[in-house]
Amino acid sequence: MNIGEVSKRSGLPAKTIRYYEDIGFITPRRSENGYRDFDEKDLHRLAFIGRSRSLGFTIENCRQLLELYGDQSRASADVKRVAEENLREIDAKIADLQAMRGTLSHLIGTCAGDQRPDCPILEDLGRTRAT
Amino acid sequence: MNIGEVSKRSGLPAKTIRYYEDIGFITPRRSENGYRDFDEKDLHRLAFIGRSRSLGFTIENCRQLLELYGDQSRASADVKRVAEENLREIDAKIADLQAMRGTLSHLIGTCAGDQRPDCPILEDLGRTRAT
DNA sequence: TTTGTGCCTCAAATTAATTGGAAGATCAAA
DNA sequence: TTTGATCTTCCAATTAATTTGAGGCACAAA
Repeated sequence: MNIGEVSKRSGLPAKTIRYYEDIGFITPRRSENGYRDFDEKDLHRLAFIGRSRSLGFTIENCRQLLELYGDQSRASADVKRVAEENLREIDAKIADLQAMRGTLSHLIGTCAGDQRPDCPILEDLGRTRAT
Repeated sequence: MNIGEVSKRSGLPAKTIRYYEDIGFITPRRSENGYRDFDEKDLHRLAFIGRSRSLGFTIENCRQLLELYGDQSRASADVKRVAEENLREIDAKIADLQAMRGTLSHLIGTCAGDQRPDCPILEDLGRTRAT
């Protein structure tokens, strides 16, 4: 699979895909002509990275997550701990998004028309997190 | 409320808070001595921005969301449309996170101990999105 | 009244993550 | 066989979002 198709299917620019190869996220085979030759697994990894990035995970977060998910990931006593940390992080993100979602759908429901009555901020949306 | 306390309660560095004032997210009053004097509403906005940023929303996304949530938001025919767009975006993020969550908790459940058996990638995790 | 901590401004520097562009090879179709 | 799209590398530039640092005022406690 050439870079153009991978780009289309993953939603990532070709430039970005080459960059992700540079930093070691994928290592696609090369065809006789020197073109990169991606397989489905490469595509999956790229799609995963693309999504993770858009969810606010950094490149380094992605690296860790891929290591965690990957079958390469060496047996290690702290894999579970790392996984649990990431799980907590993900749960916090989901909770935040659900709060935003609630407010927004309330907004849409209440102010259904083209007139805009007062739709106050739901207080808990900007509430500071319990520490 | 001084910037130090707001920083502590919002989790944002004071520098960042000043920057957010620069770009118009908040307009705290000033005390006699020239110090910024934040109120609870400022704090809420800052906390909201902090969370949104960590969820992968850009500064411009935040601006739009705040406008949407804010009671300042002028009556407008397309408020609903914008809100719905944002809602879809949020739902997509939630779905992605839940997929990640599922895989990760499966990983934790299956590979419970300190030994690491083979925990294959759940195929649907890196699946490319329906287009 | 000193001493340390917190606040101020302003301009410049940094960081992470791409993205752009030049120069050139390859491919696919007319 | 030329023409246009797609690929290659390499190095530099850009973009978004902070963060740093210098120089200085304010405040609270010893």
